[in-house]
Amino acid sequence: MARHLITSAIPYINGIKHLGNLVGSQLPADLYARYLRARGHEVMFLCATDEHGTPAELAAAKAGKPVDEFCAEMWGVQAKIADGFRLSFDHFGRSSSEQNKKLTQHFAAQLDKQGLIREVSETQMYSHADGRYLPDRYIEGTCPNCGFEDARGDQCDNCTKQLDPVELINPRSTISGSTDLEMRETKHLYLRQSEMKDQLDRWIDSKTDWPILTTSIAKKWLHDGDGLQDRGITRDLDWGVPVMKGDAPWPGMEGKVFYVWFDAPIEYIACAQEWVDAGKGTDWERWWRTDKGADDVRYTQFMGKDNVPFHTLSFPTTILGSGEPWKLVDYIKSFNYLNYDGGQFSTSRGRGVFMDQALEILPSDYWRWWLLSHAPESADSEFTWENFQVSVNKDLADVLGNFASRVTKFCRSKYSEAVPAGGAYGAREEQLMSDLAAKLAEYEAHMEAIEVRKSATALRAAWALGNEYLQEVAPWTTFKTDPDQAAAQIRLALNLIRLYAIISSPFIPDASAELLDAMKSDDDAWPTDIKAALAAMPEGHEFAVPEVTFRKITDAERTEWQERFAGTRD
RNA sequence: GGCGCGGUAGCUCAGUUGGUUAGAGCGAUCGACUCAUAAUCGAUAGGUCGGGAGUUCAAGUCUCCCCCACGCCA
Repeated sequence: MARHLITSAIPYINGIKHLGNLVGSQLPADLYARYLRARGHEVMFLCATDEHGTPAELAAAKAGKPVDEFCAEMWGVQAKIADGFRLSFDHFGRSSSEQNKKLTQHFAAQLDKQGLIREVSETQMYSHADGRYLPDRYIEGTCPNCGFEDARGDQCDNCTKQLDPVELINPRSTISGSTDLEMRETKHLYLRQSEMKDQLDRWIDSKTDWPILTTSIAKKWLHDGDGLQDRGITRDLDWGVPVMKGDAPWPGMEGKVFYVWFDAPIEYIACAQEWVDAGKGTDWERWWRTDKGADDVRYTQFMGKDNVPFHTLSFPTTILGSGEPWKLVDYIKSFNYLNYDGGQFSTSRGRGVFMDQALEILPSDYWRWWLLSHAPESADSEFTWENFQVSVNKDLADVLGNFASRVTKFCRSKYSEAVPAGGAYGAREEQLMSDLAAKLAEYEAHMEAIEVRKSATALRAAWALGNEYLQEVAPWTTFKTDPDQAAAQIRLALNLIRLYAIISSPFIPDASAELLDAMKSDDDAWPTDIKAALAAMPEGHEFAVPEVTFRKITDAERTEWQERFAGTRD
């Protein structure tokens, strides 16, 4: 048994995420965590909300609430939705936690000690009305190049020339519209990632088994143009981790906070501390400190492609550069984007299905199955209602759900609601078991390699084996001449339901639990020995006929949802 | 403009280090079955593997050019 640390990219606090966000990190991470637990491994699965930065401040202001209150509220909302999707985090933390604040300040001090922090003096625009500095996109004005009046601080959308905010003519705040602005000299800390370039390069080179998407993005940032650039890790904001050198003040940095991208990944570690402080565990260091027991931990991160640079370069710089024995990631599984019906999901325009809405219209298993079996692994993939309806109806209702239905109902009508006695297994049953063992081995191999789509394909094929067997031995026909033989066939089929429930649980945990419950079995051990697993429910074992495990999505529903989610969020 | 992931049957996708007649699921057509959520099982038909050139005894699979879509960047 191995020990696995798994983290999902932490969703930003600002609003409810859409299905594309879900399938890009949290959902596949949950699949992997559930699978590993089912196989008996020790798993620590962590996620949190990413709460700092300007967007949170603005959203709070819009909601008319103090930012900390707003974040606490939104954390509750996200936690509830995550629970609705059965995301099995061992802890769902917050990047604004006290633990993360301390740890972020600690890392900054360590990096400074290692000579990896430098101070840079810059000129920025300060807004008196807003009482704050205005980062690039929070300032607009007339383009000095083409005269376009709505040029943004970082770039003119009209002539595409890149700009410095201080160059804008008649600059104004996009927050308040105020023109009472002033250029101010301000100091910031930069993380000297460029110093780590060669080390990071060798590290990435050694990861030959990582997804191409992961390594190609990392390589691009390492080698593009002048190579890896140093990155500013402080901001002139109120909402964030105050810039401190450990417990000590950082001269010249008063009133500043760390940039959200510096403290967010550190929350992966702080989250484990929160897990302990919440009374869920006793020792977080054995997961994160290689000098304190984390040597045998395998650490896997899940994320969408937009997060790859931070996880392959910035965060490793923090970890490696600290000079301390922190656990470094072993495998990064990255995902492309999920598109919605011919375009992108759009949070601002309310285009596509958001997590809360998805749960309103269908149980989480429907979404989990479709999203995972269509995960954007090799390229961007697309959600369409037609595809969703057809896939879910066919795979879940017809192939799996109906199998449980036809077997249990046949048994109830011809025998009783208990595993029937009589007959014996022959060559066809041996064949089924060996086919199943082979398919299961294939499924396990894909799961261990985190090949999500291929895992789903193998699982579905395992379900189909049951229908193929039934169709061939036709117990409804056998029953007329040899009830004992039919009993043996049904006995095997009933046991298949239990087995399917167990191996399907990483994908569809609720339905799996329902089926296992209907089979009145509390033995959910992974079937390492097919023959033994298919004998777990002996003759006479009682069961219940399950309710319709998966109902079908109707054409009317499909049409209705298609219209409902096409444009503006209600 | 630069860069990146892709462009394989109607749809969603597999195709290992180049090697016999290019695969799967869905959909379509036909057939079988009737236990079951009009479910299941089988069979068949569908592709000059984006286009062109090249390397090779042999290319979807390598090289070059071009086209298309999506994304990232300054």
